[in-house]
Amino acid sequence: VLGREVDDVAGQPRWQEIADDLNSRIQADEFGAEDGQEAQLPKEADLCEEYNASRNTVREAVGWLADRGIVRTERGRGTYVIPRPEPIEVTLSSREITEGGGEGAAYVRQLVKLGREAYRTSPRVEIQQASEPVARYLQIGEDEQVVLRHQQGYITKDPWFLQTSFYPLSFVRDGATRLLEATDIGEGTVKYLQAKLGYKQAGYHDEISARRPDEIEEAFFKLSGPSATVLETYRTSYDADGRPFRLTVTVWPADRNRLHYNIGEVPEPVVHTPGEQPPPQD
Amino acid sequence: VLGREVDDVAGQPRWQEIADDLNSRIQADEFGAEDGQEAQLPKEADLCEEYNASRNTVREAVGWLADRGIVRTERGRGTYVIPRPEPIEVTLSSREITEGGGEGAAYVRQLVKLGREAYRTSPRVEIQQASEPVARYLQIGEDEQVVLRHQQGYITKDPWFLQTSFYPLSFVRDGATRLLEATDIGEGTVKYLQAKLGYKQAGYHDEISARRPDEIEEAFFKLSGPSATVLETYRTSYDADGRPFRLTVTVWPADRNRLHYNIGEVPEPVVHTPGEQPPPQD
DNA sequence: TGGGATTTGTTCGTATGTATG
DNA sequence: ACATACATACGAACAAATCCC
Repeated sequence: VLGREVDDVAGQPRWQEIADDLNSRIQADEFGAEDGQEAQLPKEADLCEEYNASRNTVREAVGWLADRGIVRTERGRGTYVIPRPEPIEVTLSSREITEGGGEGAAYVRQLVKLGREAYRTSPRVEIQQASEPVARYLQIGEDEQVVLRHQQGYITKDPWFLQTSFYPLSFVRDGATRLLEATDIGEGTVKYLQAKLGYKQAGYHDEISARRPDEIEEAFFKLSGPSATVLETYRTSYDADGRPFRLTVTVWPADRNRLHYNIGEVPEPVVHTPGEQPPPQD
Repeated sequence: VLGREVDDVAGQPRWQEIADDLNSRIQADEFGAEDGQEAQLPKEADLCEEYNASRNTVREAVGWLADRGIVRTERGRGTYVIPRPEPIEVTLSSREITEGGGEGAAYVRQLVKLGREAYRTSPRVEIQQASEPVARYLQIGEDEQVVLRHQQGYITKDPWFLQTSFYPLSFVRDGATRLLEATDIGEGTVKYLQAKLGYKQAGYHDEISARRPDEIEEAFFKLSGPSATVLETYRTSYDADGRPFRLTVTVWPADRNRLHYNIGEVPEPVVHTPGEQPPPQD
């Protein structure tokens, strides 16, 4: 026996052939989960025999798959196929500018329909010196201080997003003392600020980028490997005078979130159930 | 000599120590580019001596950096530090819904200011059977055909984005024959369709996700390694009756693009120079 | 044009460490 | 305590791309 037959593409390294073959076998569900078990690859020693390659070569192949987030190896246990998460559809544009601005109820509703419960932790509140970017977004001096409200989002026990909102500390001095309370502001922070200080949200600016997660995000979202990616959104909210009054930074694991914006007039079904396009009209 | 002194964190593998040390040396610009040269790491053999480790161990460390897009190895030449590209700020929301809708002039203007020239290739035009997702977005049957216009975007020779727009072939039969021409439709396709068929863009829906690039995208954007990521935007344009009349799919390399949306009233400087916040007002 | 030196890529063998069950 | 299975580490040989003379 000279090893499992794999396409011997000219110039293709042996480990790449093995990786490609394993990948196609994974996609074909060949290591299928049996009775609720997670799909598991054969152990390295068996793969060595199967492909007639050394352990180092097999490990390079498996490592290539692990780097891409296709499998996960666990010392002493084995190698498992990572299931692809169902994407969560998140609408970041709200129908009404004056609503929550992506903070709250809008997209949660659609999830409840799908039988998944979304919730966020009570905020952890801090007061900090404004960092350079925060000061820039809020158009305050770097010597000024900000209130920072940090929350974690979950969907049925699964970590969903990390979010931090920044407000000038002057808001508290001006009477918006509930910004310092470590409880979710039920009616929405925007409405609270409007009632308390007269700030009315006239518009907002969103910035979206993708990057590798830091260690905290890796741990919270249970991401690993070089292919792990998060989406990061910066939302700056402006009042009618064009002054920024809030910065909200949200981090979403890229492998299970899709962001949506509706601009202008968009059919109702698209707004309410993004990702599920309505059937062809007749 | 027992190797370059590195923090001997308990339980930390040797290759990880080396990788971390190399990474901090890279960030400190220790392998600095001399007279226009790209920053280059010492060769493997030298690193073996420096860290008093075997070649395989050094290679694991360098491989870890390469997987994260920090360095790039070239056989027969050496290992080079990959320069971090300056991010390009792309505004996807247009002031006027009826403008081009992200296709054209809006965000190009700001780039020209920065001394970088943006341009797009003439479209490659194809006619295809509508694939499942395309048929779903355009709300047509899968038996129907679509016109596909594919373009590549560049900024001063650097590849910037890949874009494909889909239109129902029925538009051509109804008289919009310029959809088939392999030349950029100067006044904007949206305006052309409005003039020719009376389609008026009333709104659009954007979907944003991040994923690994396919082989074509990898080659075009010169991306490599498992950490390579692209942002993909799906824009569905709707007319006043809520009917979709165009789908535009754009792919951007995530390491050099940030996407922007302005909703409601946003101060002029933020709209026109995203990424450069205005200085604190006085 | 050619050939040798340089440098990274591939593959193997081997030994030992460490978490799991 | 023991077997299992992945992780780390070293050494070695040859291949392939590049560079220089």
